[in-house]
Amino acid sequence: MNLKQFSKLLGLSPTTVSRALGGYPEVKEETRRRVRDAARQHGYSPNRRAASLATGRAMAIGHVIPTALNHEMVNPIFADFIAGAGEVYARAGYDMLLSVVPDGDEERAYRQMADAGSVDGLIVHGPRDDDPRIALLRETGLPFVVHGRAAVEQTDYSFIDIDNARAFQRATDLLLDLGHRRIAFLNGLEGMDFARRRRTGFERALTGRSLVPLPDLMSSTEMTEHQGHANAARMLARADAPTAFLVSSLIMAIGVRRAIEDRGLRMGRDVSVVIHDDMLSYLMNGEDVPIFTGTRSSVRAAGRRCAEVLLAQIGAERAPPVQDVWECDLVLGGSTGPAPLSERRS
Amino acid sequence: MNLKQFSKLLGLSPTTVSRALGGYPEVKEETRRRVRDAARQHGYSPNRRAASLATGRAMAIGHVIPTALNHEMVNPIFADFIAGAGEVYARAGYDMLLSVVPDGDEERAYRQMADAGSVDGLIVHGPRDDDPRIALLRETGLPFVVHGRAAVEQTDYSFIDIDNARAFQRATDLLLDLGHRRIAFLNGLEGMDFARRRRTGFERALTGRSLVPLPDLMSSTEMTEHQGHANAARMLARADAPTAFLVSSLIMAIGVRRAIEDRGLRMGRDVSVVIHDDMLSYLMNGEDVPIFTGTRSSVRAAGRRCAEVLLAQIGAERAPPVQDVWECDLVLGGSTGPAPLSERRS
DNA sequence: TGAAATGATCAAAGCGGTTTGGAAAAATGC
DNA sequence: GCATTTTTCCAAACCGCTTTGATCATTTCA
Repeated sequence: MNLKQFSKLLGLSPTTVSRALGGYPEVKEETRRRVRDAARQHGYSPNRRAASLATGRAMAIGHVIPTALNHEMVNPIFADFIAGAGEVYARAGYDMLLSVVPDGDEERAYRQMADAGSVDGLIVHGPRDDDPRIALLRETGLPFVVHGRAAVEQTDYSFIDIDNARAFQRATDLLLDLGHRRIAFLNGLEGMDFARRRRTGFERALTGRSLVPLPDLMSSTEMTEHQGHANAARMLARADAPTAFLVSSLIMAIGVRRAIEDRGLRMGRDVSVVIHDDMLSYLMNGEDVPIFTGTRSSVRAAGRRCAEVLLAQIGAERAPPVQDVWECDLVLGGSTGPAPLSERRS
Repeated sequence: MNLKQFSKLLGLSPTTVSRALGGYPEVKEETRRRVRDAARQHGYSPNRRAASLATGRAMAIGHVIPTALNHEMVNPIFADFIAGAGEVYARAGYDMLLSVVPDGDEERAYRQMADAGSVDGLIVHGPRDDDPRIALLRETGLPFVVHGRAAVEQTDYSFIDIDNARAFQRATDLLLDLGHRRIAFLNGLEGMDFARRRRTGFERALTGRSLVPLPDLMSSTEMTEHQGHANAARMLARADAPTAFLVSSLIMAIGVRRAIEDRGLRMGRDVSVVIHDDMLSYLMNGEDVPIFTGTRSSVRAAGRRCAEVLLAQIGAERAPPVQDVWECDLVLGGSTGPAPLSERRS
């Protein structure tokens, strides 16, 4: 059923019907009601593509999901991020266009979405240090919002990020306050901007107390359960095993916990663990008392906010960029305790 | 840059340019090359919406992601499923349209995508018993493929599913063979078709050995770590605690393991656990020897297959429905062992 | 009562492509 | 060399909607 047929059915012109449904004031209320009812009854809905073509607005937002560097991994935070953003799009009548691409092809995917005019704006996921996508998008003129941020030229684009450096500095300080000195740090892949900032925070806390970061107790990998287990196991097997772990994700920390228990140790008593928690819906960090002590920030809320900012940006061209840097809560759970007494002197 | 401008630039007609890029044989190879090069150089790409409108094909597939029943949960398997499907779409030049909707509004979302003509086909996620969406989609005439299946009238639609009943029967048989008699079953939400089938398999194995399922040792919840922990903890606290758990998801089993270890017991020795593993990329079940014994089937592969079947269905109208039921591997890991001797008699 | 203002509806021109039915140019056959 | 076929290109008609500018009907005001 198209507009022409539908309007003939009603004995009205296409113009009037279109305006009635569009909510324009030029049409009598009674007529509008009649049109609305008929539309519902006959299942008429304006063809999206035709409407887009006519208005020049795609009414869609693009997300490019990279499948991570080597392995074919999809970052598990996407599900929640997208759920958050999706809520906002749905309310505003926007579609969400997803493009899943191998990790190198992202630029091509962005450019193609832009050139083909299939979206009105884009969300950039997982920015790297000095990410080339930002320059590219700026060039296309399409509004975009970055989840996270890139290191360079933060002046002229919108982003929503957490204060990774500060969060990890505070987390490290907590462990130091508890007397831990040999603190291992299991981070995400270097090259990702967030991982670099987190390392900065970790190192800043250590040097703040005249300690030096030990390369042997730092790793930088994909944040899987497996990597958490493998790296923690390796470190715990050392003569100078760490007494605490700072871990970049909850999933990774589950592997760390497994490694701890494999050695017959108990998390929170023998070995402390502090994490960053993205508050994923299917991996709640305990109910009352959190399982893991950690910094936390809802990635779903970030998705919502990114979407809101982007839609605002699309609505009001030439709006100044929005740059949110969210503070994380640091919440105490059951995974931390004082360093064993024998360690305190060091 | 639009077609008219671009073709003027080349001194050709829009027709010829469109055909050159579309790969039609009516245009000289040399001309085609010239057009292609110029397109790349000037960043010309046919407007997607206009092309769709003209051809009548949206070149997009719709996915409706429900945020689960009560809590605002997004099923974590979506990330991997979508990654699989996305690969196939990308290769075929299709877009993926995502709609995230609260759990009741799914029907409306499907109908709207269909009426507005924004997609050429749909994937149905998480079918329930007797799912109304299937009748609805059949009515719209839009091709669709179900991931999983609904209980009724399986004759005339395409689906990709695993043999849940058989997988869970085999898993239960394994535990029975190991001497376990008090086997707890932590399932997904009843109402979901897969959960019903899994329960059927579980019960069939028990009754096959003249045992009766104990309602106190069965739960049916969202498959989160938290639910796994809470239910396992409750059951383990009973006088007649189970010696084994059959668990519907790896994430849930992580909670079960935590509950086991909270009681000072050891998984695989004191308590056995068998899971179903969707082989999510960020939650690999160990590397060499799996952590958890379990049935398994790649949800990413299912995503790929669903997409392939759907595209084929779109290409060849009136093709017979494809109905794949995949057998799961049952892989031994470290989470299972013989029932404690004291239990064997029962 | 007639002119002006207001309200309700409509015809037609896009939006940016694809595709049909030719026409012009080049190649082929006799 | 001319008729015929093949190749290469093009003009114009759509696809289904929105929106501008105009028309017709009704109301208001002097």
